[in-house]
Amino acid sequence: MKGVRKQSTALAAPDAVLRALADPHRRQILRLVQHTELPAGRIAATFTLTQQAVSQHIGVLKQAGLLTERREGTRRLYALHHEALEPVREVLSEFWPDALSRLKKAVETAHPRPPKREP
Amino acid sequence: MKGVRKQSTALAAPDAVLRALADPHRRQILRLVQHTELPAGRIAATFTLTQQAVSQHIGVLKQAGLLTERREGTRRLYALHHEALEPVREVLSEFWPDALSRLKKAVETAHPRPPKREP
DNA sequence: ACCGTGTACAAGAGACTGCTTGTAAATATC
DNA sequence: GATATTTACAAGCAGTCTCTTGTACACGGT
Repeated sequence: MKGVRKQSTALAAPDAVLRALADPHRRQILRLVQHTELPAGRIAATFTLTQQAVSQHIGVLKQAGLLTERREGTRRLYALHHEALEPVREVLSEFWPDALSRLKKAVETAHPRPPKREP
Repeated sequence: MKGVRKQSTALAAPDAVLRALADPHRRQILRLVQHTELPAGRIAATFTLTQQAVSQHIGVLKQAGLLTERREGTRRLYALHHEALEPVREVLSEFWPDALSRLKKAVETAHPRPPKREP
């Protein structure tokens, strides 16, 4: 068994992540950096907002754990840190009586071992 | 509610749902009505907030489409409308396409449910 | 050292949020 | 009709959010 360790305490509360995502500008930023990392300036250039405003949005996303930052010279390169979306997945699976989450619950309460495996 | 959206544009669907969910009191309300419908008074009775404050939270959730309302005499019965979580699923699958398969993996390994703490 | 570029920090304006108290509307009961 | 119950509406206050302008800091090139 692999020890999968969660450091959820280091991650932001669900509030921070959900609120960070509840803004179209910020979702657009995440869209820009979800596949490539980008310097703040190039992100800001795609908006009609000022550079400072975009920097502040980046700050919110960073604080929610949704962005990783890498410094390269004077530039700061940002990329999506998708694992920070974990609280969103939790909220979704808690409130959506999906087939999948029902299955999960059934497995937890009934069998310690999976009945199926992939061919 | 007092903040009527007069001058700003109406909240887009993902915004309203994500913002509604970004509050612990409101998530608690959803938790209460996710399996049974409840009258507003019984919901309010579980909080230390005033009845009016809870009514306002209910209004936010209702406007986000997360609650259905059914009138029975003087009571109003609320229940979770889980399909309103669709925008959340979209956000999750856009930024973390692997999230659902990870949930499946969690099922297969019989991962125990993490403890949840809310105020 | 100087200057230009890239970026964040600082402070303030205006709108919004979440809460409170006060009140009104709708339904039920007498 | 009168009264109680249940709930939402209204207004106001303090704190927070998003944006702006102005500025400072860090690095790289000349």
